[in-house]
Amino acid sequence: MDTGTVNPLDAHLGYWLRFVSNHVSHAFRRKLAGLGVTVAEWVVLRDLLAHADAAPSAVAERLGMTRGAISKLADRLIAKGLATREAGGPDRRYQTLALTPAGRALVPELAALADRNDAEFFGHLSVAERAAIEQAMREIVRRHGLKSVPVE
Amino acid sequence: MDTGTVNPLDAHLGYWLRFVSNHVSHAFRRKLAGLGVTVAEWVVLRDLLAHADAAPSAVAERLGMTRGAISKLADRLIAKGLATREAGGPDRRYQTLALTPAGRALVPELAALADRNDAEFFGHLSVAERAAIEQAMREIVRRHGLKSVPVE
DNA sequence: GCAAACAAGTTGACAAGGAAATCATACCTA
DNA sequence: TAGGTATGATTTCCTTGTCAACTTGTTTGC
Repeated sequence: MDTGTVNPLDAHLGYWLRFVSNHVSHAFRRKLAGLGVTVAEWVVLRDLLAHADAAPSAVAERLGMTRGAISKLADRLIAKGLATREAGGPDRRYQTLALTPAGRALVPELAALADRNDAEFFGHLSVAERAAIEQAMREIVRRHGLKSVPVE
Repeated sequence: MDTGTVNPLDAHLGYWLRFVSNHVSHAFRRKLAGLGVTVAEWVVLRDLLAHADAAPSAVAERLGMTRGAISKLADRLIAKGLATREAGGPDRRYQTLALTPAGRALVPELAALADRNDAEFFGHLSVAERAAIEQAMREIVRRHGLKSVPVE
């Protein structure tokens, strides 16, 4: 089979990033599943901890998701008793999302899983190596003006 | 808002990898869409170029997807005239997937897009930087015994 | 001050992959 | 050699996200 003009997949740095990133995410997903939460839900919960009473569209903007996705995510979080949605403010189109006490209590547990997951995959790297990789990623983000938080 | 015990998302190296990886994939997806192909389809086409007359389960194994996913992907590729599925060999349970001439002609075009996409995001890095990152990723793959090719 | 444009949010149709059930075929052992 | 088991592939169901249409509410321009 002649593949002369076609680079192998693993000739691309993007391939390796996706490879590792997918596995890291997948491992994290399995950890979160033990607490009945998806990665997307975790990201929203984490955002709501930092931004109380946020408008769904603001959350969507910060997380790089559509408003429809946030709407459904909010439904799930509310069904799980982790978040609330209230009509807020004088402009009656706006809703505000916030954590319930249960949600607020859960976030640190999830954050601990995130810490542990990261340590599992990257803990063996030296501080310098980690810093170099993070710096390279930040530089790419800066150069391309990337905005959204990665969810999937 | 007290977030004292909760690390910010971007304290994790996994966050940055996912961030960049998702954007690289997304940009690639947009490029591929111009030729009517998804990322998953590209990966299968690329695999079929290297492994002619492959069994669906073998493709699934190599690509880290379920057999069901490959079955549906094959349906799509066949519908697009890029691949064929034939009963192959003496064991009549087996199917073999292969590229059509159209598929074979398309792969180099897609590969060129892949090259271009990678260059857009990582071309500014020095050879040493790229090598260091790839090496770090390979090491993680090795340590964790990771197998599947990343698709999404 | 009213119609048109705009904005926030929800909903429904669709796409895509995973898990499990199912179907067809092959193997293995009593 | 027949019945049970294992295996390849497909199908079905479920989840979850995007996109586009729609609803409701607000702002703007004449």
